[in-house]
Amino acid sequence: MPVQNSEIAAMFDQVADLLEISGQNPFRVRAYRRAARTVEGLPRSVSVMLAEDRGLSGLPGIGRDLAGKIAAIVQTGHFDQLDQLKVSMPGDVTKMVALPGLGPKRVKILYDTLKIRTLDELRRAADQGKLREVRGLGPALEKKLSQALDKPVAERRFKIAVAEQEATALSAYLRGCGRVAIAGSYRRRRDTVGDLDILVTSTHGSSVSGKLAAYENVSEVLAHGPSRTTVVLRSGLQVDVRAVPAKSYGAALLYFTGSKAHNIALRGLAVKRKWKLNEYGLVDENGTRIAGATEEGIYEALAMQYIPPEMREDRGEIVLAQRHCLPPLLEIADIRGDLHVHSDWTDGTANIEDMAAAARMRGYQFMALTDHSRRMAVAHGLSPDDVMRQMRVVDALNASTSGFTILKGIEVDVLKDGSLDLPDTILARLDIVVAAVHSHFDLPRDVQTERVLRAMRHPRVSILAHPTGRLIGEREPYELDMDRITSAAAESGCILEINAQPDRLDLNDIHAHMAKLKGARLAVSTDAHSTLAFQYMRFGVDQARRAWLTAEDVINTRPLSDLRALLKR
DNA sequence: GCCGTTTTCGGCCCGACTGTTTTCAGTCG
Repeated sequence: MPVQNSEIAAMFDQVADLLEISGQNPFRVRAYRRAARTVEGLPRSVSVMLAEDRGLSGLPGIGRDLAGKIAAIVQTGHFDQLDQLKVSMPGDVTKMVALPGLGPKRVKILYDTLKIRTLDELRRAADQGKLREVRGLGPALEKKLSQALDKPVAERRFKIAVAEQEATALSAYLRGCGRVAIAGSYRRRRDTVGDLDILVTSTHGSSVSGKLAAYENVSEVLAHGPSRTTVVLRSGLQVDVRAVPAKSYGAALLYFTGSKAHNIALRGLAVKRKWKLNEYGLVDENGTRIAGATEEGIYEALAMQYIPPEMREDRGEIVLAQRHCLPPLLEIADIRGDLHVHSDWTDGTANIEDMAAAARMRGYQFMALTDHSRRMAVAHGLSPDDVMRQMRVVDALNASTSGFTILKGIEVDVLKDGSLDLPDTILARLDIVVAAVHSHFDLPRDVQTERVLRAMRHPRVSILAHPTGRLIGEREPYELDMDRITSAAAESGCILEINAQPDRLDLNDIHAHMAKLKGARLAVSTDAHSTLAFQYMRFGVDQARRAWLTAEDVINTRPLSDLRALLKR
């Protein structure tokens, strides 16, 4: 099986950790980390890029040496340098650096002085009170490590919709202190967030810190300074709040929004002009202030377009902004209808009329009714007869309304062999066929890929729903060769869905970007099972924006007449 | 290890907080 980008990134991260612990040049360490982020965020699989003989060394942070190493990994499946480092430094050292309060320097000290190389040995040393005796460490760190070892919380990320609830409540609570903005990966609209980064404009930061510490949902205060406070909420979500003066608002928002890689690249641009960019502003070599009150002012001073937060990942957006050719990203107002909607005919909670009314309330012109097919027995899937009956009901509803159309559709199950759960004669009578995998998630990669490709090539299939089947934090995506899937979408005209349910967000940003680059078209759909669920559309639009999609790339921005032409193949 | 209308060598983002110090290193974001 070809090596995945994420595996290469993980190898590079491990090498970076090990080099750092062994005291290597920190810039060399950073080069590995940067390359890891680049590979991870690539819209195409490295194996395929190499097979197509496309050089890797043009990619940001990947020069001749690392390009060669990546090629070797793809060819052999393993990374010699990493293997050697592991031999010279056995044990769990890379797990140890992940513990709070432990970094490469302290791990090295522990390794050298106490011969600690595993988490078990670390625990024993902590229990015996040996850590506090090490020079540079102390009882506070020993206690902190003991606690961290007691609850080895796997790094927990929160779905964007969950984080949004906390963020909304907390920003309302802090509003009295000054202007409040939620920054970080939340503002970049990542599908999950690790913590909340909140910015408050205030002349006296200590009152903001005090107010945050007094918030009823705070379970623990991790750090408490005059300008920056870190707490953990009862939900486990960590929150950083930073108080800044109004004249630094833009610089702080930029800094706190990230991503880190984007910030580093921007600071590099400032340094080239002998300027300095930090969270307080952009200043020239004499210390004269150039910009800082707004993000727009900073980008302008650096001679580039304003970059929307969703694009700030250092994946090529900076060069585009310098050339003033950023794509006009999709906006929620561009959406004219929803192409994946359920009713109480299967597992939805509302009847067809109410779903249609809710869609209309949002200003939509159309909605595709796509209940499940019979194979989904748990959802009371529709038989061919049921589909015929439902079509007559929809025809009657459409006849009695104007200015809004319910498209007759189905979410048809893709069976194990890639065939569909309803006869072609039925599918042919529908306006739209959405195909989806709901079973046999554990097929081998090539078998699963062939299965899905077969469904996509079926001439009646308009859209492939939630293409990878992931449930964030609950179920991994099934094994699928996304290079082939996205290529097939472009070739066949089968449209790929960005499912906007916050626990799916499937396709994800990287795969959606991959699809765009190949010329495939996408649909952003809510998969609504209730009238309220139409609200999820914005989460799907967020991911579409992270994938650099424009209204042109997304079919449900089209007027109904244009759309119909795209649904028939 | 990468990278270049400053450079193919010599730079490489920047500041806050903590716990340990007795002026600062390490960690973190």
